[in-house]
Amino acid sequence: MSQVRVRFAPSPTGSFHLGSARTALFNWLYARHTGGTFVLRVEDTDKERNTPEALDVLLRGMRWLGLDWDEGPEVGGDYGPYFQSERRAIYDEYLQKLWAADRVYEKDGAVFFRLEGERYTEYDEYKKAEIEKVRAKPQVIDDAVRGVVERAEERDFVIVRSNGEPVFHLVNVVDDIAMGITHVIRGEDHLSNTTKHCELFQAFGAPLPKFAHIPMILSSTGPGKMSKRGDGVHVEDYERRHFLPYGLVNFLALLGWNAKDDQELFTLAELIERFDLPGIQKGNARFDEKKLSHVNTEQIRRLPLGEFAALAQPILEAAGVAIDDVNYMNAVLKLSQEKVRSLEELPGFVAYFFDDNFNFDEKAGERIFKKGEPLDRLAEVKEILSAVVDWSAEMLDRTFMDLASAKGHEKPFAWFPITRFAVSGVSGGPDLIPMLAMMGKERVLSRMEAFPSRYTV
RNA sequence: GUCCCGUUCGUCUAGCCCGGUCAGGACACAGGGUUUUCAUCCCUGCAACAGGGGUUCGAAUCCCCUACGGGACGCCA
Repeated sequence: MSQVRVRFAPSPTGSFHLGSARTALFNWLYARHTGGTFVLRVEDTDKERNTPEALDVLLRGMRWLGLDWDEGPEVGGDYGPYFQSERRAIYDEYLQKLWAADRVYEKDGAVFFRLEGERYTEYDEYKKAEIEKVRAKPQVIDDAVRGVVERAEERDFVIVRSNGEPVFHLVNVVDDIAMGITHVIRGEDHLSNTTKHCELFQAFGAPLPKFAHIPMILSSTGPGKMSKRGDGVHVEDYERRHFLPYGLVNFLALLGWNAKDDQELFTLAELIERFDLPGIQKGNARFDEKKLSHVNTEQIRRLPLGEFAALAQPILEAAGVAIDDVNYMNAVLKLSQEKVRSLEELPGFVAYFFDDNFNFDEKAGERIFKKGEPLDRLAEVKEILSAVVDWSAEMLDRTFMDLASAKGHEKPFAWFPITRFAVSGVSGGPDLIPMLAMMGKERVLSRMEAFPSRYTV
């Protein structure tokens, strides 16, 4: 079997929509799965909308997601150029073939593709006009997702505008032929266009690629496709919110595809290994950010500590967390990785580790001071902790146990809330004993020392 | 309006091709447990075959109709 060649052919608009990203991902995964080639072709024929900035958003988004292309902008390839705006000569050349075969004609300055079949006129309810139609032979599309789809195109269509610019249908097909594309994986919104494309492939005497029309992603709120505006629908939004690129990738893969068993979390290698066209869903999917967050959290937990730290450090620094000891930071991150739900909330989750002037959570304080004599308890803890020489988790654990039994308690839990609050200002976080061990004796004791003056009920 | 595609828990989905399972999993939600913890983790629960006709001993699975959803019908891509 010949090598698979797939392409992602976006039109840069200034943002990278999640729906486009998923189309890119499915193409990329299929290429990687089959050992084929992933082509990035920029459909920038609409001069109004396409700017260098828009292209940059797109390329940056692709790289951020890890969707590297084998041919395309900045990497080149044997089938270039990869910008449609630079392929004009090729379109003209193909257009000549259609003229020679008498499959096109000019009308109102535009070039129309001529369908073959009996012609008739009919009043069209949609166009609100009497128009010419053609009884063309239905095109039979053997779609990898939908099976056999039959549809006839019933009107000649424009392939070159009166201003001389070739239209999407033409350039798309010409490029797919010229670039040797074997599989066209794209959104279902193109299924109806496919009959036009088949007509063109045939007029050029080119074999049809294998089509795979993937379901749409619907808005989680309103009706219709996922909105083109607003936050939460663009790749850039998730990059800004410090989502893990692979968390988004894993989630996107699940939107319209599944592995046919119960596995949902994959390593990249597993995803590439298991992805295939038959696993693609027919029905449209609705975007659910809660599930995205869940997948993102799970992927964060699976990160090797080194990678987690490499991602976390710049985020912490950008949030104003002063890191002067990398070993200490790594220790903090090690304790936090399994507890935190996103990189976005990480700075808030760990800030107190790095700043002795941390804030106190009002509600947590109120709860703690509602019962007992927390200040007395804190004094007791401070006293026994200052005597600890071997500042290890094991020793601290034993020290707290000793305190508890000396006071007639079975467990030292009664001393925990105020201890945590005094050294962190909050009521939750990593497990207390390992956390104290990691913070070090000096920091813990000085924070407990400062507590009564820093916090007043 | 015409044509095309689709329809299983609130959401993502398995099962459908090759009829027979308490219709399975995940997210969310609810309750319980663990925990110093409005974190994590564990357990339990909730909850679906769009409707109607067939075919069949038996249908989520096959056929037909209806409804609903999505898409296309641009000299946008």
